[in-house]
Amino acid sequence: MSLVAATAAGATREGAGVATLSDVARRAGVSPATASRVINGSSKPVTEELRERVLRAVAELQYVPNAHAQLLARSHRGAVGVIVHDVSDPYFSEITRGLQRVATDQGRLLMICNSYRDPERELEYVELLRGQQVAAIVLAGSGYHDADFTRLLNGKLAAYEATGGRVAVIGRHEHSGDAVMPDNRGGGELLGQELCRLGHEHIGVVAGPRVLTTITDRLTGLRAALAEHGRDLPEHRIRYVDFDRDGGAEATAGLLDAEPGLTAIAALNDSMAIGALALLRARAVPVPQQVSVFGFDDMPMARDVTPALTTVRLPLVEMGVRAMALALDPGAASPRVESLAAELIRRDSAGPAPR
Amino acid sequence: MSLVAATAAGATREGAGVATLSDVARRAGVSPATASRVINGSSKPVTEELRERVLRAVAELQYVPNAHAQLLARSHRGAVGVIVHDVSDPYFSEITRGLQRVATDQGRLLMICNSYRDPERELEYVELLRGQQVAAIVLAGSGYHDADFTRLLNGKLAAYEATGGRVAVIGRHEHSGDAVMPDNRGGGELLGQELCRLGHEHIGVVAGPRVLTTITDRLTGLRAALAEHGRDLPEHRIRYVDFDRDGGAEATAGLLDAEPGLTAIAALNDSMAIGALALLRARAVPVPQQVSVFGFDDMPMARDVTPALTTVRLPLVEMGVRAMALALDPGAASPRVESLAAELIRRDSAGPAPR
DNA sequence: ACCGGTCAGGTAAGCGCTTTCCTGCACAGA
DNA sequence: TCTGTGCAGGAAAGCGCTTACCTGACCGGT
Repeated sequence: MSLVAATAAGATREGAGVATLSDVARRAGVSPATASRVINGSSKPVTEELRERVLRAVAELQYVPNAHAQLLARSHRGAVGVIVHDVSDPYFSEITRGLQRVATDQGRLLMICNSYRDPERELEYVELLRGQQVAAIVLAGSGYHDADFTRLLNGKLAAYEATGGRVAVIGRHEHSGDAVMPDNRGGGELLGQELCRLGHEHIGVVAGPRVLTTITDRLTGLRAALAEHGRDLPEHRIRYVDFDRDGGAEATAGLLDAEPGLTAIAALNDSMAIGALALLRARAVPVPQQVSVFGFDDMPMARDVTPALTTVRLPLVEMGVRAMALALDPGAASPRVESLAAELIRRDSAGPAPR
Repeated sequence: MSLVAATAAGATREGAGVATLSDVARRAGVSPATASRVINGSSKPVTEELRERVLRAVAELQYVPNAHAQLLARSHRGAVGVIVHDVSDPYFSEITRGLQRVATDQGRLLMICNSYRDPERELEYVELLRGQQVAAIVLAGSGYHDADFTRLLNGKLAAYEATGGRVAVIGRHEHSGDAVMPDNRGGGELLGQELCRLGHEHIGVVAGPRVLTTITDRLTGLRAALAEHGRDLPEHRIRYVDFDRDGGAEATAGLLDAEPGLTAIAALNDSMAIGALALLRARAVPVPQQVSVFGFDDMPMARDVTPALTTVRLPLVEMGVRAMALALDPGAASPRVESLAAELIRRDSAGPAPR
């Protein structure tokens, strides 16, 4: 035991065992208070000589303040937390880019958490961020059709807000606070109108998980537009699959096998549309001559696939910017909701229905 | 003044002003120690009745422990930090996925920082992570040809390691600790060999920023392979541009304008290759009939562009996995270096040189 | 009836920092 | 020479939590 202790002491001797503020103070021959003041550039004046001694000690010891201790002492709340489904998904990369921009401009640190579309994990992250004393939480990404979960989440958010935390959500109508809402329904309508304009009658829809409100919103818009033109959208022409490339390919295969006569595939996000494109290419189905493909979101990749994807653009970066602005601005008491319009982007993957 | 104080007190009254452990303890009629014990499931036994009282108080107050206070008290070092150039770049998304996986398996929280290829910011993040008391720091992404910076960074990392922190780097030979090294040079050779095999003589290279060691390594390999076949690579056929899609398009345009007879464009990453593809398409240059295009990295998108990209694959996810494993395993004292081989992936964007 | 052993629970000492408040000094004015 | 003013620097009180250590009640054994 004493051997161990001795060894440890030996190791700790010079350097190891992180240098603390009082180490610095001792080395500089000043009080911790003074050391703290020069290190943080406090408004309180310190003689040039002492300042230098402290700075030298800091350099020599490679001192870095313990952020946790600082936060505890200051109770400052500098960072802001972000919960997204998955940053490596371009949809969220773009949103995050917008969030980042504003946060960085305001000198805030961003903590990004991936929920991987797991409501449970989302709840956990709210707690975690709360524990980290973040100044605000931004929740990005579709909500869930799950009343229990929604209530639980709202409860947690409310508790956080009650203690002075700020909350902003992106694309979730279930939460009652500040929100920026992309017009998913409107985007769906745009899609439906284009489909009709091009004369498509036999339309397969590649939808994501049914439990996401984003999906049902887009679907609702699409349905409405089709209905206006006297077309309906039978349930068997909708496939609910994973929200990614492979899901898109799988759904397209299924759709085509069931109804070879389809002239259009409307995917409810770009990743799935790209999967659809890949499958059609594999089957040597000419796009858009035989089958048109539509995406949704307009992620950067959409213009680089071949044929370039016709899709509904959502101003992703802008959504991030707005959300962070809301989150960081205590502003009006009333919950603010900013709606952002969708826009149809015509490229090469969609054309008139073959006769 | 007193008015302000009164108002504040009023606001703080019930709830606001985050509930603390002692609030919980008071409400449950126990000591903070007991409250802490039941909340953290300490090994010390607590009567069922008290336990329940505490738990109820926690629920009623929506109590969430202050993570900073906990960390300070425990001096635990749970989280691990990651510094990458940009998570929204697929190259890093993939690596990060690997890092995540291992970290999550070991119950570690990941803090991800984007340096946006700014050495200055990289330095700052090392300090920041150190201040956060992370257990390890993983540095991913090319190093820089900049001796001053390298020395500075090494100094900071050494200081961190001296206090018990662990460091692992991905693809940086400048740091002397544990590392996982993708074989950039070997990948460059693979590329060069394929180029020769296909009979290309007039080759344009779309390179990223010259200051990145990754670029020079790939270039060195490429040059070596070409030299072996008696071909050289004149400097004017290399364009150093931004490491992204637009850079790739721009460089390709320049290259083609200067030498219309080029039969191959070798881009030193996939994003730039995709930019090259886009430009060629815009100019209606058939790929690969007239010009072959090669990428590097094999990011997921590479198979979805048209024509699908011939590229050099790096095991990105695996790199992340290995790096995190090294970072979390104190292991052997000697610095461990794991090398990961590159692999040529033949797709449709490259073909024999036209005669 | 007394003593040692158990054991639930409380007390208090930090963790590393910030910041308020106080001290002691130097100087100016009378 | 004495008091008042200003000001640099230090002492110490927390920030919210964990945990080593202490206390006191209760048990069985002699």
